[in-house]
Amino acid sequence: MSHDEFPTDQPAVVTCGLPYANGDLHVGHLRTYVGGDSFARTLETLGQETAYVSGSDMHGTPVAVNAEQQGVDPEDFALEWHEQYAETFPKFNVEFDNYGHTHDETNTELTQEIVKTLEDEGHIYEKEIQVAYDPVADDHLPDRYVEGTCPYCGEKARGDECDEGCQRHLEPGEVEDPKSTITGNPAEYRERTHKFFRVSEFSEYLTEFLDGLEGTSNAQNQPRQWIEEGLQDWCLTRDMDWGIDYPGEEEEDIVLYVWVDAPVEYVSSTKQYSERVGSDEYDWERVWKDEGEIVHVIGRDIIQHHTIFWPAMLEGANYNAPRAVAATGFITINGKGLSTSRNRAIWAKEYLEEGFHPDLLRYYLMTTGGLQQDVDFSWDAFQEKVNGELVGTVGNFWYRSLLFAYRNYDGTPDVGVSPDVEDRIEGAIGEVREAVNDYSIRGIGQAATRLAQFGNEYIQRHEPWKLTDEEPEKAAQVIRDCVQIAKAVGVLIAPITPDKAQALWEQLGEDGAVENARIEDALEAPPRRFAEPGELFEKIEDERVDELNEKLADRVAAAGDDGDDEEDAAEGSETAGDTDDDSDSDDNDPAGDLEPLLEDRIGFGEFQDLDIRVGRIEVAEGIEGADDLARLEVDIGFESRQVVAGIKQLHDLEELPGEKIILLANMEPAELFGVESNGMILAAGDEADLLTTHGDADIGEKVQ
RNA sequence: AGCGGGAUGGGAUAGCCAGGAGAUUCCGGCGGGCUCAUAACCCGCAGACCGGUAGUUCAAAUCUACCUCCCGCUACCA
Repeated sequence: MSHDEFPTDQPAVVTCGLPYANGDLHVGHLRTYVGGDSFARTLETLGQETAYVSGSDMHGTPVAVNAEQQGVDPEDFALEWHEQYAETFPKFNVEFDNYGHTHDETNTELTQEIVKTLEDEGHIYEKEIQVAYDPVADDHLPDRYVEGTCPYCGEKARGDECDEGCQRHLEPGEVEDPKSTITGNPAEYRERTHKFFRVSEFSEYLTEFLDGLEGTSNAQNQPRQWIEEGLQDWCLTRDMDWGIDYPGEEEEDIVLYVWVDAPVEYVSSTKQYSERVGSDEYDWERVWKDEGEIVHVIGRDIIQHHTIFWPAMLEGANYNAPRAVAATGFITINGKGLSTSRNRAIWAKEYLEEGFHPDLLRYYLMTTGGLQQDVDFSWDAFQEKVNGELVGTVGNFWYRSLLFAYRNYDGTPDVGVSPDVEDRIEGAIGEVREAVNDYSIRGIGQAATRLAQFGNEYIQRHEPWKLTDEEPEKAAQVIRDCVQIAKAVGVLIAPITPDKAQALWEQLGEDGAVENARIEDALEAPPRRFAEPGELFEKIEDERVDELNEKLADRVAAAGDDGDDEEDAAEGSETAGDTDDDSDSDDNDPAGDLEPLLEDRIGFGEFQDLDIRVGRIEVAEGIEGADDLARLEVDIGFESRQVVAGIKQLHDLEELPGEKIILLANMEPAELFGVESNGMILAAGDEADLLTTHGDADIGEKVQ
């Protein structure tokens, strides 16, 4: 099936993957939510009736586990995060029509109703399965409460997913040698009755569904693969008490799996919106059950749920199928993966505290790289984008046009717009339409920026400042055209930089809000008179960028220290030697890569705390599943130590046995890839040049 | 190792899914112009064997196969 182009006559709903109520928001989240927001806003300017909804994901084992660890109620724990999210999004002009959460009444009821329907339609069956159970703590252990060995590949695996090995989704009872992640107790399997959803019966439907699915290509290719490999039925229930009760079994100690009620929140949130504004204004049932355009914007890690499980649920419960799934790529920071634990991230809160306008980040995130592309964030690139495009192109054009118009005509000159300028604006509108139908937010921004660029060219080519005296009519015409272009740029860019567009709107003397404007308004004349304009964008100075880079580097370095220092040390100097402002000078530059000497001196006593020994490698073998790690057995005289070192790629492991090496022996034990490490091999540099002795020091001798 | 993404002028990117004149845009470099405007803006120039190999084709950056190299994920982190 194919879809009509946006805008259509049907109401649309744009949803964003639910943020998990478990931690602070950062620039990676924002990319998805701003993306959905911009897309929804653009649909509205095109005249499409649109609701933009999302909500917090409150359930699931991580919330339960974290709450438990902090000794608080999971509901309170999750609600706290929920409230923070609800406050943060508007600060980035991410304006949901409704933002709910999965634990509220609407969602509880609707989820149960949908499950009930699935049951009535015969899509659910009961099955006795083996569930991990901690006999000491007298607790059932769903999902991540249990870990063990993957039955498929033999790697260490979590209860619900073979995360380190073959990546397979594991059904309850599959993981072997289970033990509790909470108590560490070995778990036993007990027979329990659980509910299963016949996803396997939807293979054909889903194949067809995928054929008509729009959005980003990554959301279409991967699921096809999964279907070909054969779909498994999903276990819908879990033995725990944090979650939504299975309908009709409230008294049982069983709740619905978090991925059942999470996507239902899309519907619930729409429903709440509908109930607030009235169904005349927006009818959630029409959208979800009849003929709406459903667009899911998600992070690419949850493609499976949105292209397999969720559409099957919708179909099974007689709901409408999604029109599109747009999966965003990930964000890297200065070329490296965003890592919340290492604090290598740009936090939402932090960005605002730095005093930058949210629209700047929105513009950066939306116009740097395509939606499904991984995008790098760096303050340098941010500066370049802002100074070059927003200040130089858009802001400058707005300001020079309006200022000229204000000074010479007190506003918009009283003539019509030239036909070719009108054509150019229409062309830009066409680009926006095309971009929307391609799910290309960047295309929307580019259409606007390019139009501003055209405006700059236009004004320069016609040099109205030369014409005011000699050919006043011509001058008026040029300025009239420029004012129109300026307004059009404002209308087109409003979905991406709503505040800034609104400011322009007001400078033009327009009433109301630019977000209520239609795209055709780009061609409507602004009011005859307007006041003196001001500059809407400010340059970011180099010093500011240096400062921000330093802050980030310091933070990452600080977090890196107590993280996985063993691995870092073994790998060489992966940490931060930064502060270089251009940060791009990585490759083949050994001399420039040396870490700076530490300023702090230590005493002899502190040195003596390090028990460094001469050892001999007895066994060296790669650790399966790890790129760099090798397991070594090292003889240090008294005993043989098992050590994990990041040298798999850097040395020929077969030649290592027999080598004399230097070992930091009183390193606290660590577990890497499931292998315990009891010491640290000393090595120099990125290539892990192993240290040894030159004389005949005995094995086990202390280095001092 | 598995999975995902990528390899295009100095840097960053588009095009590639619907193959056709040696290819986009931005930053930077060089030269020039202009001054209404935020040391801006405009014009022009230099510069690329489109990662490698083989294949399909009249024709490939664009399709197929294999390979190399980068990057991310594999702590619910979008």
